[in-house]
Amino acid sequence: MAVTIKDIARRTGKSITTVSRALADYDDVSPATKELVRRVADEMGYTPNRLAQRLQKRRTETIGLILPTFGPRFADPFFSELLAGIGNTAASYGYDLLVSTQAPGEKELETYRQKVQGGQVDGLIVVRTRRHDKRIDYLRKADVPFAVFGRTEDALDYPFVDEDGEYGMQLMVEHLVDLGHRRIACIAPPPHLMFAHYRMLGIHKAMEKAGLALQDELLVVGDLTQRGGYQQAERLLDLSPRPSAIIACNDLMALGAMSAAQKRGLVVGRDITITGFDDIPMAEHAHPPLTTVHQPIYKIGSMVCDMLLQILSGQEPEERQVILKPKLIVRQSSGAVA
Amino acid sequence: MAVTIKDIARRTGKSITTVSRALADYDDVSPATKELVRRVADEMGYTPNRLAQRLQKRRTETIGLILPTFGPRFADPFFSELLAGIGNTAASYGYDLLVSTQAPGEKELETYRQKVQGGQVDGLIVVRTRRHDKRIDYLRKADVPFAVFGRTEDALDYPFVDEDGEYGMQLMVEHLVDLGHRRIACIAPPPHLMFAHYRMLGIHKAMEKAGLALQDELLVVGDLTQRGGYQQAERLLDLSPRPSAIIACNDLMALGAMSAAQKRGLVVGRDITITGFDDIPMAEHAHPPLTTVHQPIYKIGSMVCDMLLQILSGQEPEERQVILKPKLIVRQSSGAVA
DNA sequence: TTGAAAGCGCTAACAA
DNA sequence: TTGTTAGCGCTTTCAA
Repeated sequence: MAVTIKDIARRTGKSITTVSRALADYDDVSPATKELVRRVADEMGYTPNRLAQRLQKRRTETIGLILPTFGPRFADPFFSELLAGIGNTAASYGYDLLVSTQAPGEKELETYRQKVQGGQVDGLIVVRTRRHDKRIDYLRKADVPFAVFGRTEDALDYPFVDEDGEYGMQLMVEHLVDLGHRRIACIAPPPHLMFAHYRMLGIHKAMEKAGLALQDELLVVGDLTQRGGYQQAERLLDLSPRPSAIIACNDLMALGAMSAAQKRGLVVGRDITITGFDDIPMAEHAHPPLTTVHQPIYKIGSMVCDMLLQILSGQEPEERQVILKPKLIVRQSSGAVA
Repeated sequence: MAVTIKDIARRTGKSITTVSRALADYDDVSPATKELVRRVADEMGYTPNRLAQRLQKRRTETIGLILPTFGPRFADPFFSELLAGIGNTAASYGYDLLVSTQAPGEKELETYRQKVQGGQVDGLIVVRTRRHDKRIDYLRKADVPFAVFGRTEDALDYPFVDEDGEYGMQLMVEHLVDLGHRRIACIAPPPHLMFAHYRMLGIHKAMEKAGLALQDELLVVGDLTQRGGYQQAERLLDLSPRPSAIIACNDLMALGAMSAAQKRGLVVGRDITITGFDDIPMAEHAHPPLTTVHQPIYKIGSMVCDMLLQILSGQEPEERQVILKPKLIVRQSSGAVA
């Protein structure tokens, strides 16, 4: 079927070794031979069998990414952009990207183990860290190269890129307080996620600093989807007095919350303030445009991938633990309290 | 490093052949031996080296997906859901998914060739077909198993799943005509995409049937993003008289168009009707909720993957060319003409 | 029921 | 500068 190095050897009358080395551009092959081998290889439409190369070199030149999907409607623009960042970077270094989808839970670690022990990947990228993350425990123990988007509670010494969610939320709360908001509600992410911890910490700290407290009744937890934001916002909007501002901990939930408010005839940005986090493209084009905290998600994907690639090439990454300072993006979904 | 079949052989005192066969559950291995081998394998934490298995079996058990990304802000919820459908299905059959990102153009075919000839994948899934699609020409000529989401103009005999965009748009136009709309505008997709062809065909046919015509000034082309929808909608809204309805050919552009209208103080669904296509989760939670045509994208991903898997297993797929009938989803972004 | 041996396509140490 | 040989980890004839 496929043309192999053997076919080229036969055709050129050289040994397979010579062919292999000619193709790899070794110094100890005569220019004439190189020339010949290359021409014939070209003519025959030769492409090296990567599997064989990899088996021999014991390097897969593949990095693994296991996407934590929940349910079938996994339509998170956040992840597709992250994927683009990772994928493009990997490709630019000649690496392949092996993507698995796997809901968090029992079988999750098994999937990681399989990819690693099965020699399918040289390293892994971990995303959406949990407060205490077994995936990271496993990868450390198994001594597998990996890089992470996000931190964990134990502050272990592994390479990661993260965004300073605490700082981002502080900016956000300060912004709202400046606008005169006092009765501030929050739609939090599932608390086992590490980014939830930082974002909530930022909110609590900043509110305290402003002499406020996040009241229990004003704190609800959403599932990060638009639907979740919608549902939780309804609960908050039922309260009386109503909160004057709702901080949703990601844009998707904020967008859902905006719908809930608008359905009740409220004008977002005037009657109620709603804010997000992430700055997905949709945020800019929402109506009204969403006040949020920018997270350079494509760049983060690219950086994490770069980091892993550096580790795989045996170098120490220039920066091993990066925490990006986010920017507050003020748009029209936040306004002065009525 | 990793435990190999050889280690198990040494430990059990059996030959590597026997170990291999015991693990593969061959009939001609004694129960006692099987038992022993399995226990030891377990104890030693053995995981088969997939690369070696694959090289030997000359099957990669991997399917390739090459995502046509444009620019860095590739945040299309459509693709992440498709990916989930493909990924979950592949995983359920023990197949891996190799994802590459590659902008359409020169290097695109090279990427396909590499994956195929390099023996990295057993088959490929092609998405977002063009009217005349070189990727499909190549895969046919190279005799590589593949399955496609979308059709092409040449109506070649390859396996695909597609949605009847023509029919979907007919439903949409009828709906608008019923609501009294006559001055209907359209934000079309880039015309080289095949789904653009079908959707536009549906629009033209249905309008003709209603005794209308899509006027040149009411037809603009967008880039499928929200920003693109926004920009093109601005052009349409500048016209006078303004169109009473705008059909955006995908939801993302419709969402952008809604923002543009709302920015001008128009109430969508009352002052102007805006519709989409795809029914991404966001459509339901937009404000107002978006009238659109439902496309079961997760299911399509799953079906295409299934189809490819059946081909790879040597079966003829039950259905080789599937065209799904879409449903019109009427929500509040469409209303009677003022 | 088991094992020896060949080979998947490739690379690399070594010898010529 | 080139070729011989071994081997990556596995599966699978074939013979015992």
